Amino acid sequence: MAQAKVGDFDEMDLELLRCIEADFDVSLETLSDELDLSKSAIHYRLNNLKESGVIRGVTADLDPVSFGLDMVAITEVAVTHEQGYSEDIGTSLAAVEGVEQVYYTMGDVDFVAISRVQDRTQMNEVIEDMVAIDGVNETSSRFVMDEIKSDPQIMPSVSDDVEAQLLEE
Amino acid sequence: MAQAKVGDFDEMDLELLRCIEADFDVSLETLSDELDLSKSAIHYRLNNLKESGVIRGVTADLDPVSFGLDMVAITEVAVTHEQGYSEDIGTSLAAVEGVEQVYYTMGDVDFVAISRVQDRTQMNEVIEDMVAIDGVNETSSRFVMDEIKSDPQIMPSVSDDVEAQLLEE
DNA sequence: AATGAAATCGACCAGCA
DNA sequence: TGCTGGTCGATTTCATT
Repeated sequence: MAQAKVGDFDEMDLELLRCIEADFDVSLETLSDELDLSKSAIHYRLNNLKESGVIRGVTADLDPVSFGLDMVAITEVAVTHEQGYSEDIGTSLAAVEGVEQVYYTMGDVDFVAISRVQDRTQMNEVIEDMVAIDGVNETSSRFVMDEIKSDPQIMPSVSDDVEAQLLEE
Repeated sequence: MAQAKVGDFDEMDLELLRCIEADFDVSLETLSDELDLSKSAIHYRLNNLKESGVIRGVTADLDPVSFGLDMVAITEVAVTHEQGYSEDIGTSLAAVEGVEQVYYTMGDVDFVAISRVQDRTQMNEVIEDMVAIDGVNETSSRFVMDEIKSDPQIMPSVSDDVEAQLLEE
């Protein structure tokens, strides 16, 4: 099946995706009732969406607090500008234990990393590991006091004008 | 069943969680083979982990690029300090269409938001919506050129010293 | 692209260590 | 509490439209 590209859905696909993004732990029957489609049809569409890469996977959403991982920090990382190494540095940052997200950004800061650990000792280790990476110049961290919204979801961002652009192709 | 708290796992639980966090689209039989446990036992443990809240849910991981959502920005939001409204402001930020993550942080910046849209027009709308929120003082955005690591996962952060603290209780 | 029937797999229960 | 084995119901697959 073809790779994922923009605009390969109909309204039914979008509704189906909206149902399952937040909770895939539902029976085909529930979806069947909700969308007025036979169970087989739901299954058929789900398969297509998986094979086309729209559904990248099915994952378990774990509670960090159950593991004592309740300390989060956002770290800005500036690198020395000998161009070309940036990708490697990003990969190294992502490999540091406790680092959950890494973004390469425009501007003077270069990288933003979000990490999650159990306590200050581990947070210090994370930052030390970052500073130890070849090419890292400076870091600046802020503690997160409240995660108002994490677990990024796509479908809430797909609405109105976004959907319009998707369906008109 | 009791609520999630730290330290309610054994090594088998941790291995099981490591298997399913990245890919829950596997059969019980595969897990059974991998962990040398009967299918019923796997099912039993999965149920416990769900009921105790360690597994918060099962979600479909969608590819943003398939929806044309390939523009990401990190926005720092400073608020006017009339104390008490901060939670509301955070909720309002999270409700803006296109905003995926919102963190309330220590320091002079107050909030960090990560948003994902299709194009610059939509990005402008997001930022306008943020500025329009009562109590928001100033915003500063950077474009993300590369998402080196997103889709935060917990289990990679649970290792060595973290696991040690979990199992010794 | 969707259906219905047949084969396969997962959910649940009673009982056991 | 943690696990087993078996039963029933759900899901996957496939021939057909």
